[in-house]
Amino acid sequence: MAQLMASTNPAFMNGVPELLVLRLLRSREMYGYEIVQAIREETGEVVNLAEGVIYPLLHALERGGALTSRRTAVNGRSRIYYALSPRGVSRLDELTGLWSRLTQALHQVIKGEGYVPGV
Amino acid sequence: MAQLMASTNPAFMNGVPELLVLRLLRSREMYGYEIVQAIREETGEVVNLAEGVIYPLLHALERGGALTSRRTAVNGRSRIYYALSPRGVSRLDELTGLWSRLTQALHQVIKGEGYVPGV
DNA sequence: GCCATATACCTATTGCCTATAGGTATGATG
DNA sequence: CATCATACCTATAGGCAATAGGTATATGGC
Repeated sequence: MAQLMASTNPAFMNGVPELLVLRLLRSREMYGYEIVQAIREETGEVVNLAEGVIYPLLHALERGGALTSRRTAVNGRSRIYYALSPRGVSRLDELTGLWSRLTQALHQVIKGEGYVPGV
Repeated sequence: MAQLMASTNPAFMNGVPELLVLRLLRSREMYGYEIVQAIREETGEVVNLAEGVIYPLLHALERGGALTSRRTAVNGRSRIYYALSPRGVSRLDELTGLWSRLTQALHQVIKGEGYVPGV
């Protein structure tokens, strides 16, 4: 579709990796490689984010103060566990709210029922 | 949030303008300026896409064969009405399916394990 | 002992698509 | 006769996902 529909930037994925990572870390501490697989499994293969997406994102979130990290050796291998900070929690709430409002708004348009003002 | 949370590329908007434009044009022929306002109104002000987003998108969609256009004068002003082509219909179906699968997958992850969103 | 696979981390580069910030021109309102 | 609404337009910036590499250790098969 011309410039649209690229190989990179597939439709609707903007912000989704961040939301998923934050949401997964809300339940428990996890490490990068584990997060990659958890996203694939918990979305039923619908979302499949490579390590090249997740690792830079984890670093950016940590730099931004949303995550803290802890390095440990498990079975002779090094793992870096990430945990949500209070700031990460509020960012998650923010993104969840945005996502919720957007999906509701789009649902209304897609379903073809006009906007119902008021409430 | 560091590199995240930019002024441009706000979360979750990737692909949304295209989906909205195609969906609106499914009901009837519309012109650009009208689409801009329809998006604002029908999403209940949740989505507000400026003309600088919509016009280039309409041009790209027409170039890609998803839309056809028709120029008319109304009240001494020039309007360009756009209509969905068969290709635009299948593109809309494709995007709608993608959107549906993504929202369902995310819903599952977001609501999982009784997460109570912050007030 | 060796080699493929799984685990576990990493970075550099590409490029789409949204957002911003302008611009032109006509009709209507006060 | 100026301001606002209508109606079109383009150029530029930049964030974020995707790709495609890379390093290194453990494990199981042959």
